Amino acid sequence: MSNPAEAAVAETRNRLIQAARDAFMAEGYRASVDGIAARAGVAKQTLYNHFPSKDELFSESVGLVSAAIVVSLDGQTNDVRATLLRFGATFRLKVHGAEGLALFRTLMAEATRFPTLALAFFAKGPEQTAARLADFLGRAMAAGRLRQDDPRFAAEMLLGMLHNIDHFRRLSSNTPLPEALETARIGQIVDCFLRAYDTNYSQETPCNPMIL
Amino acid sequence: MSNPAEAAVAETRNRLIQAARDAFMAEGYRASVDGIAARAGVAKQTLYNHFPSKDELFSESVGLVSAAIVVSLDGQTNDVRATLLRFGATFRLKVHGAEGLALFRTLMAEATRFPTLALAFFAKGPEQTAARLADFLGRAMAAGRLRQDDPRFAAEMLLGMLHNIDHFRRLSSNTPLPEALETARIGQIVDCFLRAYDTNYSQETPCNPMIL
DNA sequence: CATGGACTAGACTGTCCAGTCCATGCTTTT
DNA sequence: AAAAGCATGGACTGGACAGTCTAGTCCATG
Repeated sequence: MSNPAEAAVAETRNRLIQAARDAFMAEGYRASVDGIAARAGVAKQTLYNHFPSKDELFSESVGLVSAAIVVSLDGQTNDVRATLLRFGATFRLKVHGAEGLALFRTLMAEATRFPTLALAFFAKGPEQTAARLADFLGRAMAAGRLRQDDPRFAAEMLLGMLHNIDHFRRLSSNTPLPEALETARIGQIVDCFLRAYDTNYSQETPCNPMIL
Repeated sequence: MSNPAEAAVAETRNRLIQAARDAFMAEGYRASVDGIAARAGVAKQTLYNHFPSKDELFSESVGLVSAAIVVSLDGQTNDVRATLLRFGATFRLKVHGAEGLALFRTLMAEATRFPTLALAFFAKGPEQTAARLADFLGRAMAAGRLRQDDPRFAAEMLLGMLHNIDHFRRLSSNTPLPEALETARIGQIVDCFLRAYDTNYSQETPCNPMIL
């Protein structure tokens, strides 16, 4: 039982997974095994010593990518709006970011061929995020900061609003919104959401027209 | 100039495009040229008489799929809620339907390799739909049925809410919501939207918890 | 020194597939 | 009747690629 040897093997494996993930994200399942081996700086046979097939390598490397948004939603519900703004910014950064889009693309393209993989991703990613957000909103409702309602439904609405047509837009053309507009938009969205869910709803916080 | 001959040629072409569309929707760009020709009941050479390359065939056949939701949003704004309910139902039927998902998948998978195609689709599809909905909402606002606000932004919010996490869900596992739940959900969503945008906002139309 | 395990380089097999070529037949135009 | 144009089917080329195989290197431990 040799510790250093084991460590070396594990490291090779990690390099492989890393390379595979990068390649699959960039090129989809199209990425060639030879290319992945080369990218990892490893002989093709070594790859096949670690993984029985390309499919297996795909599942394992892509499956490791976690996509849950773990912004601090666990704290107090004193300032709901501020928390939601922070959450929205992180969410959109991750979901509309280059890696997020790449992951989404490759995964959705192969969803029919790797159904369990797609399901696992869904459970770890969007599902998890929705659950956390719902938990936060539920606590805010209990504390009287938001009107009583189904927190899970509310969470899904907010996520949908954040997600939005912008996801399509980013998926088609790869140009992101300039940062100033992006934060403004998040603010508008959160305010719009709060107009439907805040207890002290006021007409004084309208969704300002965008500076477009 | 032979009318019947021209018609026959055009018909062959149409059969090819049809077959290509079906194949690409089902299998993505992976679909083989031989398979498409066979599906169209045509020799491979004939295919190449009509289209110079597989790429071209892909662009042309997929590009023809229109995705705009053309529900009657042009009429009166008497009953906003009813119109939005109808719109929501059509929208979700199309976007979460089998063909909608297939189109979305193939297109997004190849978006990086066919950027102009993706942009064209975006312009004809989501963009167009958002514009129409915004137009309707704008008229409802002008008629005093909805609060004054940016109609385009409002449209995007409603679309986001309709789109939702359900799109992910459908994309991963292919099981649709049972019809009763589906219509209930659309109702909830529209009510939630109206709570943020209706002029005679009332606490009496809450988003009822889903029967899940 | 010997053994064994991990790695390398690259040749090799079999398959799949886009795109070409060709010999033939049918229909329309001139 | 001849020429032109579209279609057929099937053979063929060239290249990409998953996966295997072989011969040999490096390095640790006993």
